[in-house]
This record gives sequence, C-alpha cells and structure tokens, in this order.
Amino acid sequence: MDYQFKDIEKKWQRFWADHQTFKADDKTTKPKYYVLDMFPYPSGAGLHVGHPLGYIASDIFSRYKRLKGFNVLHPMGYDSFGLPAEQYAIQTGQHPAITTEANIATYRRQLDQIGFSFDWSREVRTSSPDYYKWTQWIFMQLFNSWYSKDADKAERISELIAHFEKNGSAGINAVCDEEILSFTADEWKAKSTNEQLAELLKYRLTYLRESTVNWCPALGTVLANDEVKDGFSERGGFPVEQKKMMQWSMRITAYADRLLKGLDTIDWPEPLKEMQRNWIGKSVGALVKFKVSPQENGIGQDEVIEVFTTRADTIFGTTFLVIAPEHELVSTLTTAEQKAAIETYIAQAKKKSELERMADAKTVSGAFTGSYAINPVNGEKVQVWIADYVLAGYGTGAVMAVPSGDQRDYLFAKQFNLPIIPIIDIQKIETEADPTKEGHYINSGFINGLTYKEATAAVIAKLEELGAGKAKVNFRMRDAIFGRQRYWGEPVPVYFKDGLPHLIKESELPLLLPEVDKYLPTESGEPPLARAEGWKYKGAENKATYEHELSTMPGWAGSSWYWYRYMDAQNRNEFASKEAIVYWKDVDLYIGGSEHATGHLLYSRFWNKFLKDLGLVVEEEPFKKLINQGMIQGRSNFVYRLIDDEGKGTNTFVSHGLIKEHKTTPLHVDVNIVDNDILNIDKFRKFRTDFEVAEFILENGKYICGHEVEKMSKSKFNVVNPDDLIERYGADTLRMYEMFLGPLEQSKPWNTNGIEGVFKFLRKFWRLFHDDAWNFNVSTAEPTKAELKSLHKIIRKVEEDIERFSFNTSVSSFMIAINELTDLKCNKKSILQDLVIILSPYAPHICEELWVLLGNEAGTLSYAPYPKFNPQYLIEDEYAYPISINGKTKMNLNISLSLELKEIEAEVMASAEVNKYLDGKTPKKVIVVKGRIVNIVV
RNA sequence: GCCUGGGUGGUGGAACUGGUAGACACGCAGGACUUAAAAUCCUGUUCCCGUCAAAGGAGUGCGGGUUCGAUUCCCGCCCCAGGUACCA
Repeated sequence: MDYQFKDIEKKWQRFWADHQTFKADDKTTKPKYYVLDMFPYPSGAGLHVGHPLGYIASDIFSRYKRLKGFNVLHPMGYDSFGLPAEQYAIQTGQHPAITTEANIATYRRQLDQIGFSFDWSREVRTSSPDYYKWTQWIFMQLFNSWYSKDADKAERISELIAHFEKNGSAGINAVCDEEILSFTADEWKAKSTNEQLAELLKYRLTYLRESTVNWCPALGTVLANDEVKDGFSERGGFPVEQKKMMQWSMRITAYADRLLKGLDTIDWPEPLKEMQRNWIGKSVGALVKFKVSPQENGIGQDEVIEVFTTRADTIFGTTFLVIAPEHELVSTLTTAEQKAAIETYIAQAKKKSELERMADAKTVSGAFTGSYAINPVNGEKVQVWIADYVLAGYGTGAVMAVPSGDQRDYLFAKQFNLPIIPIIDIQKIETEADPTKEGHYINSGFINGLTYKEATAAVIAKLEELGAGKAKVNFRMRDAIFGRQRYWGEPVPVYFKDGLPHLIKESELPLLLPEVDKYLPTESGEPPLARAEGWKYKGAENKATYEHELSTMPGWAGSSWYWYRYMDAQNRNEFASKEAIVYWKDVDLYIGGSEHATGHLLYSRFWNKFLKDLGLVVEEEPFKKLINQGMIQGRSNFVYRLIDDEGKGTNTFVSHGLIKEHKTTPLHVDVNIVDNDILNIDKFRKFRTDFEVAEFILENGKYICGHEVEKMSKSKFNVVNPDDLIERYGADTLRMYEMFLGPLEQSKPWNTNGIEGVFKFLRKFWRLFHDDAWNFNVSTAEPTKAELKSLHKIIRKVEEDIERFSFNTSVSSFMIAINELTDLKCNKKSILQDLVIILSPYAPHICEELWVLLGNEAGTLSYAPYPKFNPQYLIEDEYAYPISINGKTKMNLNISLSLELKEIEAEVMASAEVNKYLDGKTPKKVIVVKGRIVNIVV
C-alpha cells in the first residue's frame, strides 16, 4: 500500500494511549532522564505552529534517550490560571473553569495528533484544587520561614521564636524589613501575642508590605510594568495611576547572591544567564555620606546626602553631587534664588516618559539647587544638582559625580562648566571620561600613589573610621509582589484577625476558590473575591467571623514548582513523595522560550532553593540544562487592490510584480488560501463576500501575493494552525518539517514552502520497503559495503546532531541517506531495520508501522536499542583531494589515504593536470593537509 | 544609549576545531510518462562574461588586517531582531 499517513498515525496514537507506552517508571535500574517543556497556557485560540516547535524537539530528545536505555520522564500539563480566561468571564459571565476546561480539551486533541510521547498519567493543571492545594501549602512554608544570613539559608520561624525567647533579638542576622525592633528575651515575652506576630511578619519570607503598584481603576486590577504603556493599560488603553497598597511580597532578595552564584553551575545559554545577572544587578561598592553645607539662613544644618558608588576609589575626583528630581531633600536644598529654575526642571522631568529619556541619552539636562555638600575625605564643598539621569528608585537616588571617570558626569560637567579633576596618573580626559583602574592615584590625598585595589580598601577604611560611610553590596532586584486583585488565581491561605494575617490550618487545604456573581472588583474597589457571599473563615470558634485574604496569587505561583508535581502527580499527602524526589532529583533538559528569562525562570530557581533549605528537595538548581527555542513569526500575504482616479478602492487586484505600474493599496489575505505566494483565486472569491466578483491583473496567468514578516496574529490572517497541515501531510511530516526549518534556537518566520519536500522524503522512505506495486518487500540478503556505509554515516550523524540539539541538520542527513539507499535500490532488512530505529524519534508513526511490517512486536520500537556506530564501514582508502592554487580550488585529485605528506606532494606535482595550471612556474611552497587539502603557492 | 543574538543564492538553510562556500529542501526552467491533469521520474539552477562547452572573473552586510588558505580569527563601520535599568 502507498504511504497512508492518516490510518497509520491514528492507529499508533491509539496504541500508545491504550498501552501506556510512555508511562515513566518510578522503580527501575535504568538511569533517569527528565525532559521538561514549558507547559502552555490554554488560550481560546488553540495551539499554533509556534507551540510545537519546542515540544517536538523535546519529544525527539525523549524518544532518543529511551532508545539509549534511559528511564525518561516526559510530562505535560497546563498553566491554567490566567487573565485571558478571566477577561472572557467578565465579558460573557461564563465561569473561567468552564472555558479553561474546554480550551484544555482542544489543546489535548491538538497535542495528541502530533504524536508526542508524553506520560499523560502525570498531567497537572495549576487551576485544579488537587494541584493548587500544594501551591498554597508552599506559600504557608514561606510564611513560616525566615532567612538566616549566618546559615545562609531559610529556617523555620519556630527557631526564630525560640531564639527570641532565649536571647531576644541579639545575635540574629536575618534578611528582613529595615525597621525591626531590638529587644531582650524578657521584653519579647512581655509583648502581647499580636505585638509578637507583627514583629515576626518583618522576618517571614512572604510578608505584607505597602508597595506602590500600577493601579488601573477601569480594570480594577494591578498591572505589571510591561502591561503599562505610556501611562495607559496595554489592554483596553485605560489610565493607570500609582497607588499604595498592602500587598503580599516574596523575599526573593534574600536569595540574590545564591541566584547569582547558581548561574555558574548550570548549563544554560549564556545570554539568558546574562539577563538574569543583569536583573539581579549586584554591584559591590560603598555608601558615602556627604554632609550638607548649611545655607546662610541655617537651612540644611543637619542634613546628609547618602550616595552609593561602585568606585569609592574615585572619591577625590568628586566635583559635584547629583540627586534625582524626586529626591526627598530637593525642596530643603533648593535656595530661594534657585527655586524657579528647580521647579521648572522638575515639571519638565515629570513630563518625560522613560522612552523619551532613553532616546534622549545625548542631551544633558539638570539644575543647580544652590546648596553645597562637603566631601568627607577632604572637606571640599561641592555643588548639589538635580538631573533626571539619576533615578530615585536605584541605590539612594543620589550620586557623587566624578567627571574624570564617568562619561555621563563628564558630559554634565562640560555642559554646566563644572570642574574636572584627573585622579589617576595615566588617565586621558581631554575629550571624554576615562574609567580606567590601571595606574596610580594623583590629586587624591591619602591614596596618592596607590593602585586601584589598595585605594578602594583605604578609602572604605577611612570612611568607616570617620563614620561617613561603609562598604555595601547593592542589588537592583526587588522583592516580588505576590498579590493580584483578580479572581482566576490561587486563593491565599490566610485570614485576618485584629488586622494581622494568620494561616489557615493545613488540614483545611485546599482553600477553594469561592463562587462569585461577577468576576469584577466590588464598587468600593475590593478584589472580586470580596463578592463571594458568606466566604468567611470560621476559625476555632467555628463561626463565620474572620475575613479571608481577598487577593489571589500571581500567574507565576503555580509554575514555580510544577516540575516536582510531575514526579508524583497523584500524591494526596505530599506535593511529591520523598522517594520520587530523590529518584528524579531535577530536570535534565528544559526547553522553552527566552521570554521567561527573568520571570518564571528566576522565581522557579528561588522557590527551588527555598524548598531545598527546608530539606524538601535535594538539588540547589532545578534545571540542569536549558535550551531556548526561537520565536516563530508569522509570514503575512498581501493582495493589492487597485485604486481608481478618485482614490477609491476598486474590486480589481494587481499581482505583486505589477504593482509599480498601478496605484494600489495592500490588504492582508489569509495565508491559508495562498500557496507559495500564489493566490488561489477560487478560494479568494469565497474569502469575503465583496470579493466574489473580484477581477485580477495577473502575471504569467498567476496572481502573485506580496509578503511581510510580522507577529503571528488572527487580525493579520497569518496564523497557521497545525491541524490543517496534519490533515494534509500528517504528523510525521509536520514534526520533521518544524525541525527542518532551521536551528531550534533561532527565531524565524513560519512558512510552509518546504513542507512538500519533507513529505516526499517520507514517501520515499516508505517506498524503500515496497516494490513498484506497493507490496511490502524486504530482502534478508547480506548488505553491500556501500549500503553499510550509508547506514553508519547516518547513525553517527544523527547521534552527534541530537546531542548538540541540531535537529535541522539531521533531517537533511536523513534525506541524503534515503537518496543514497534509493539509488542503491537497497531493501535489505538489516539496513532498513536500523534506519527505522534512528528515524523513529523524528517520525514515530511511520516507523512503528514499518517496525511491525519488518516482523517485530508492536510497541517494542520505543525501547529498542539504538544501533551502534561502527567506524569500520566508513574507512576510505582514497580521497579526492581538492587542489588549490593560491587558495583557489582548481580541481580534485584522487590520492590514496595511506600516503604520507611527501608522497602526496610528489603525486600532485607529477600530475599533468596540475602542471597545466602551473604553466611552467615553480611553486614557492606546497601545503599538504592529510585527508583535507593541497594548496600550491606560486 | 547599553546588553545579547543575527546578516550566506529567488527562499529556508548547510559548511562542527581556519581547509572544496552554497549540502539538503523549496521555488523556477526544460524534458520524460499521460488523451489531459495530478502524481512520479530525469536534467539544469550563486552572479558576471562567454553561442553550447571549455576557460576566466567576482562572491558569505561593508571597509581593512592576520594567514599558504577566512563564512569561521582580529580591528572599524552599517543594517535587522530581541532585551533593557542613563544602575552610579
């Protein structure tokens, strides 16, 4: 029979499901291998061709690892809490659980028909109570923990209480709020329970804090920075304002250093690690206090400006201070004469958006406050300026300007005629700042003559001695806000008593999401959960008395630990059993997009480290190796509508090659009715009713469409659904084609131009096993040398390619191998059977079918041993040496590979053809690289 | 502005440690088979100059450099994509 992909694929998908072929084993002597995909958010639009790219790659790798004898865990699930379902619920009144359920069903159907080898018995859904019970449980552990700097790990809050009872606050070195109390053991014991709880909250790893958030009154919710565009919500375009709000926060900053150090131990793409490093933003420097020099009227007498610097060594080069326009001392420092100028500048700075500030990096602006500050190391008076290049939110919102060493300070000094003092002997500052750390210090008081390292230490020591500063490590990263004023998320397992948060009992988990009449905030601006009638915490008295926390958890809560749930998805007593965690340990390979670089991937590492501190998991880092998949962009097609003399659109369309001769306007056209940029005119006429009578100006009898690369989106008619392609070519073709498209990590536009070639390849492969009348026909004869060579070439190539995640090149190599074997008319069972095994990770359905036709037991292919590469078959005795003259290849010459360099040279020089090129000249030099090339220099 | 990635035929891409640039595939052109079409098969296809062929020249974003030899290494520049925080 011809290659009937539809029957074959349906048959094997059913077989795998019925036989649970890919169920991972928890008890086995095989080595484990855990392959994880970033689980999708099940949106209403369904799966598009960009999704499976990473899933196919990880599936190939999983299937390959099974063939290599590993016990592979390859699960899938859904990140099913999220805003779109809630948005839809607001519009339609449908419960998000219902739409989510329907969307998941669509995703599952689409995933199934691609033939993934997922172990579906371990499926997780973050919105399922069985799952979020444990998200809430982890939240409780965070609430019940604090971070000891001495132990450099999280510890139970009970240990902190025990310490307070015994020693008071003395000897505690914790990551905590700034305004903690000092007390003795007796003072602690004398406190009321509520006073104690309020104090403990300052230490907990999840805690309540007043934070400024992007509040959108129209949406009734808090938005992330990237959901806000120029002061308006990205969704809907509503105004956004800054609002202070009590919010749950996560003390991720406690882990800043460990998150940084851990990056050196994991095999992730370097750019991604760099992004995390920048996000954490560690800078080692010093805090320096500049006393304000009081004005004549005495104002500013006791004020101090604190600056953070990474170059304490340059302090003698400080010629002015710059503070942010929002700095709290601005009004105090501004003198009467400067008031107008300062106020004008602040008004101007407020108007600028961040984008404008960045685009405007070359313009220097600022204003003098009229006040002076005193440099603590030399007593010099320096001017204090405000400028918007200093940000209020970073460090202390003030910098000491050293124009000789910092380019921005340099430009500022030039602009406003402020002094520039060189401080290092080799510094060159004629045209720009020189941030060098080489050389020796000059003009620098007690550090003159010292080197960078010595100077930094000396300055910090001096500052500490003067009480004017200290060494300080600064992190850019802030604690993560953990509350959302939304409905469709995990309820926080907390109730309030006397205004203080208390955890509900563990036995009361999961705290179910209550029913509400509408998914909107209340009129008074409370989150949707406030609408839940009678939703109160009953407490010990078993009366409905206490308020629940009304905000829910953010999207990243459920995804910050999900890989552990896969290890033991059905466990009702623990988030995963100790045995499962000890066996599976961590994720060996994680594939996903780089857009999660600083969100999901950082939070997951944070929770993992926390769980490890509590002894609940065993590895410090959750994802040993990570591969980024590139983004699949859409390739839009356009038709060109002819414009008449009055500028009105007509119903005539001009082929792309002819648009220069006409006045036209481009219109998006559905890419699904365009084939290789050629418009299907019949389908176009049915595309929209007004196109029914459309006329065309063709070229060569065809309508050629224009194209552009854009974001994949419904409105651009460029979304390609895998369903149509599977219908037409089958899953095996789709799988191989997505890999054939190019390197996995690279972003690329989707186009189906080459898919025919992959489909033809699979038919050709099928044909190898069949005669001209499509009867299955393989021979048991001994393979020839050429056949063995083809086979072993591909065994080695595919193995190398998979190991370095170069799937596109292995698809090409398969094509070459099949072309060779077709030319050799090879139908030897011993060759074809091995080929079936190595192709099976890529095109599993066709391979399963052929595997059985070859006489093997159904279902055994997935665990067949991977063929062993034998270099014997690839040994050549001759090589066609490229002969180049002055580096330009002129011809090839067959020379025995057993010859040594001198012999090769002799043979080349004796060749009549070579001498024709030499034209009687004597070569200056002959370079021979054995097995590679001969280059003759004349 | 800064950080990261990228720029190779009409298109997607290959060339792994400096050693035949353009594998493989799409598209296109020509041909075979067919009443015809589809399917399939064969041939050609980087560009320029050349009547086919031979021969020659140019060529991996641009300009230099190192080298017997550079898509690959070094310096400078341009363009595209993503990220971003003027981060002291």
